Amino acid sequence: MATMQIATWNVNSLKVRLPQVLDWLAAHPEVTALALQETKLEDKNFPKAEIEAAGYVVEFMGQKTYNGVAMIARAPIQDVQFQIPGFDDHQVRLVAATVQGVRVVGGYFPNGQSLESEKYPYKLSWLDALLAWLPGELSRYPRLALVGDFNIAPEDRDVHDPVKWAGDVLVSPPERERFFKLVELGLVDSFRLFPQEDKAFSWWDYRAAGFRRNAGLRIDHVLLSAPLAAACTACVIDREPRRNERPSDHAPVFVTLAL
DNA sequence: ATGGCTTCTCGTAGAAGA
Repeated sequence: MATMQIATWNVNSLKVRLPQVLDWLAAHPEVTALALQETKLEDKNFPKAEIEAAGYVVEFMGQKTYNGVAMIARAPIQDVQFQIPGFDDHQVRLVAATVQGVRVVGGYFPNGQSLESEKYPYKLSWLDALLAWLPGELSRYPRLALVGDFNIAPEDRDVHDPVKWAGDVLVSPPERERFFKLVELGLVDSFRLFPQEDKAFSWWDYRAAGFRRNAGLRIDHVLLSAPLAAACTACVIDREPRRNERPSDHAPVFVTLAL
C-alpha cells in the first residue's frame, strides 16, 4: 500500500506565485499531483523548465490575463486532455490527466460575476457540460478526483456570513444544485469525510483584511469517486501559504489517499 | 461604505476576480 496526495491550488498568476508553488511542493513531498488554476500565462511564457528543474513534470494550457490551468506531477502524466469535450469554450478552464493510475480532473470553474451578468448563464452551462461529460469519464476511470476552484460554496457552513451572501453568485441555488448533482454522480466532497473546525474556508478576499478576519468561503474542493473516497485518510485546506508575502487569495487543498 | 486589494494589459485606468 502506497500513499499519494493530490492537491489543487488557484494561484492567481503563476508568474507571481511560482516561487511559492515550488516552496510548497518542496514542503509537501508526498504530493504526487498538483492541479493549478488561474495561471494567467500563455504557453510560451509558462515556467516549464523551472518546474522540471525542481523534479516535476508538468502539462499546461493557458491564455493571457485570465484563466489557464496546469497539472504538475512527480510521476509521469498520461492521457492529457484539456477542456470539456464538445463544449466550445474560449476560456481555458480544465485539464484532465492520469497520474499513478488516478484520473485527476482539474477545473477552474467560471465565477459568474453576478446573477445578472451574462457570465452567470455561462457558468451554469459550463457546469451542465461538466455534468454531462463526467459519467463517461467515471466509467472509464473508476479512480477519479475532480479538483479545483469550483467557485461554489456548497452549504451555508462554507460561507463566513451566509446572510450577507444569501442568493448571491457562488452560493445561489442553481449553482449549489449543480454541485450536488456532481455528488449524485458518485463524487464525494472529501473535506466532509472528516471532522473539521467550524468556519473552514479556502478563499479570503484581499480587501478588508478578509484573511485576518477569516471572512472567507470554501470554494476549492477535492471530490472523489467511491474507490478513492474509500482510500482517503485526510483532506486538508492549508492556510499557511495565505500568510506569505503576496499570497494567492486561495489556499491549496489536498487529500491523502492510501492506495 | 454596492467599497476594500491584487492582477493583468496593444497599460499608466479600467476590468475582473469572488
